[in-house]
Amino acid sequence: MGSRVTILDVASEAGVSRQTVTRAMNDMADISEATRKRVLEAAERLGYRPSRFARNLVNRQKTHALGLVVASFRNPYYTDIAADMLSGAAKRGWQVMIAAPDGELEDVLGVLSAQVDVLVGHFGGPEADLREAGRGLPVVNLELVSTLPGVHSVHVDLESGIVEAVGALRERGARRFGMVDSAYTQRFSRAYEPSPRREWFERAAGSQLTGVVVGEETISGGGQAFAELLRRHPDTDAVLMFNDLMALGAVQNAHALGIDVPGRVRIVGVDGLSLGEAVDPQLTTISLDRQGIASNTLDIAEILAKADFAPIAPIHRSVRTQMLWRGSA
Amino acid sequence: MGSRVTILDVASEAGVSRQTVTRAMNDMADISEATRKRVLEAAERLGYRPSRFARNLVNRQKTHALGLVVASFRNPYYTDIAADMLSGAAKRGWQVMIAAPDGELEDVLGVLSAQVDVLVGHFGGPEADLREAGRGLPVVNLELVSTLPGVHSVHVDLESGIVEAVGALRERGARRFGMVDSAYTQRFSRAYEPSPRREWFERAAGSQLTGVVVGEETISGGGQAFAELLRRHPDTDAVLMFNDLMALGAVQNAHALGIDVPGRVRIVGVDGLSLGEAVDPQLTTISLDRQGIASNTLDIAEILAKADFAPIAPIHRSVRTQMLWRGSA
DNA sequence: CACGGTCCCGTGAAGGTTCACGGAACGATC
DNA sequence: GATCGTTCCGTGAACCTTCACGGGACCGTG
Repeated sequence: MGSRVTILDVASEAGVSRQTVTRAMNDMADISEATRKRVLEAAERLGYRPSRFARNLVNRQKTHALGLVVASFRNPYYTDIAADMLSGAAKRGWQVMIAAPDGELEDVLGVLSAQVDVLVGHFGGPEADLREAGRGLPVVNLELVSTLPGVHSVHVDLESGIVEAVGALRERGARRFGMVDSAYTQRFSRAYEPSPRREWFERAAGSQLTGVVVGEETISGGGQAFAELLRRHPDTDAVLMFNDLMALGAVQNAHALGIDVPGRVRIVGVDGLSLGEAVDPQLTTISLDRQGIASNTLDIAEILAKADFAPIAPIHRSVRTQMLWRGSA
Repeated sequence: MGSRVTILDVASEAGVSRQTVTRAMNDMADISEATRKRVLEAAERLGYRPSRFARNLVNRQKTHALGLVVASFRNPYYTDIAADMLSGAAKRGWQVMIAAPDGELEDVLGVLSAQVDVLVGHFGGPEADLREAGRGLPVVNLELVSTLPGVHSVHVDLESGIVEAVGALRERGARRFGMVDSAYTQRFSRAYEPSPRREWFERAAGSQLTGVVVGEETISGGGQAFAELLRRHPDTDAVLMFNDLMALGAVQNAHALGIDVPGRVRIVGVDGLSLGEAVDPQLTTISLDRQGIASNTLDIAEILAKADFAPIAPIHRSVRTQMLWRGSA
C-alpha cells in the first residue's frame, strides 16, 4: 500500500540516473547493453510502471482521446457504430473512451469529460444540458442537428429515406400505412415529441395512414406493438417499425400469429442491421450508413484537434440512407 | 494552432494568480463572487480546459482506469459483457477504455496500456504474447485460465455446463450427438486446437458422437455448418452449436430446410443471448453468466488497485453456467 | 493603539516523466 | 601530446495542475 514506485526508485536501485532509466524503458539509443539489462531487471524487480499521466503530460499533442457515449449496448445499431468508431479511431491514432448512460447523463459526462478531448455520441437528452455537461468540451451530436454553439453533428437524412420507402411501398401495392413508434422517445420533453420519424412517416403516408402504436424499444416490445397495431387497424398492409430490433419482433410475431409477410402486410425496419437476415422472411430495412457516421465523426474530431479544441463554428455533416430490400416488404 | 491555453493564460487574462483560477474553476471557497465571475469569463473567452493529465498527476489514486479488449462488437455476447462492465465500473468509480483488436493484438495493447491501470478482456491470442504486450500491466484474462504470473482470470466453467447439457439431452431421448465448432479458433496455434468446447463435448458425447463441422463465427456461418453437419451425418438428433450466434443460423436454416426442431433434431447454443428469443422455435442455450464475469473482473481490479497494481499472486475466479430451456431442444 | 479574526488572494512546492543539453571517459588520428 | 569523434551517462528545465501555507487588507474589540 506504499506510495507508487517512480522512475527515481528504479534509478537508484539500478545505480543510474532517471534519464538512463527512460532510455532503457523506451528502447532508446545511447545506452550500453549491460546497463539496459540492469535497469530493466531493476524495473521488473520493483514492478515499476511509468505514470501515464506524467508521460502524456510531457508529450502532449501526441494522441487525442475521444469520449463516446453509447446510448445502448443492447441494440446492435449502437454497438455497430461503436465498432466502426473504434477501428477508424485506431487507424487515425485516436483513443476512444466509451461510456453508457446508466443513470443520469450528467454523471457519465462528468467523468468522461475529464479524460477526453471531444465528446461524441447519442446523448438522448434535452440538448440544453449538453453544453453544460460537456464543461467546455466540443461535442459531436449523432442524434440530431444542434443549434447550440460548440455542438457539432453528424446527421442521418432519414426523412428522405422514409419518403423513399413509402413511395416504393406504394409501387408495390401498399395503400394502408401504419407505424410502430418508440416509447423511449417519450422520456424526453420538447425535443422528441412526437418523434421526428413519426412526423416524417405521417407526412409521407398522408391520408393513407391507418394508425401509430407506441412500443418498447426491444424485440418483444416491437412484436407486441405490431400485434396491437394490426388489432386496432386490421386493414393495414404496410408497417414501418421504429428500428430493426422492434421490426425483428414484428416479423417474429407475424409468423407466430400466422400473418403472411409480405403477403398480407409488409414490414420495413430502420437501421440495416445484419441481424435482419436471421429471421424468415428476412427483414427489409432502411439502412443507415453507420460507417459513414463514424468516419464523418472522426473527420470532425480531427478538424477540432487541428484547432486545438478551441471553439469553432459548428460543423454539420449528413449521411444518406439506403433501402435494403430483403424479404419482408 | 498555437500551443495549448493553460491556467496561467487565464490567470493573466483575468489579472489574478493560478490558484485563484483553480478556485474559480472548481467551485472552491476563499474567492469573491466578482472575481470568480471574472475568471470564468476569461476562461470561457480563451476556451480554457484544464489538462486532464496534469490534474490527474496531482491527485493520483483518485480514479482508476480499466482497459477492456472486446473480441468482437458483432457478437452480442461480448457487448453484453462490455455493457455490464461499463455499468459496474461506473458504480465503483472506475473508468473504462475499450478497444477492439482490429489488426494486431500488440497494436491495441500498446496504445491501451499507456492509458489504463489494468488490462482486461478476451485477447484471443497465444497467451505468451500477453504478458509481453501488457508491458508490465496486470492482466485479467476472460478467456481461459492462465498460468503466467501477473495474469489473472475469470473463467466460465463451461465444461460442466456441456456435460449437464448432454446429460439432459439424453434424458430427452437424444442418442446421436453432433457439434458445430468455430473456425475462428483455428487461427491460433497451440492454445486452441482443438477448441476446449469441442474436447469437452466429444468426451461428454462419447461413442454417441456423430461428427463435428467447423464454421465461421456468424449467423450464416452457423447455418451453413449446421446444414453441412446434417448432410454428412443425417442421423444426428442433437447438435451443440459453438455459440448462440451460430445457433441462430442453425435454427433459421433448419426452418428453411423444413427440418423439424426439436422434433427431428435438437439444437443447443452457448451464451444465453436474449436474441435467442427472436427465432422460432426459441433457442435453448447454455447461458454464461455475463454479469458475473463483469463483477468478478471488477472485484479483481479493485484488489489489484489496493495493491497499487504491483505484481501479486494470480487470482482465478470462476462462474457457472445455467441451462436455458427454451424451444429448440 | 494593539490585537485577533475574517476574507481574499498569491507563492513555493510537488507530482513523474521526457527533452535538450552538457560532460566525462576512451580510443583513434595527425 | 593535442585534437577529435564516439559512446555512454547525468543535470536542469519543462509539462500543467493542485495542495499547503503565508500574507496583506479590512473590520471590530478591548
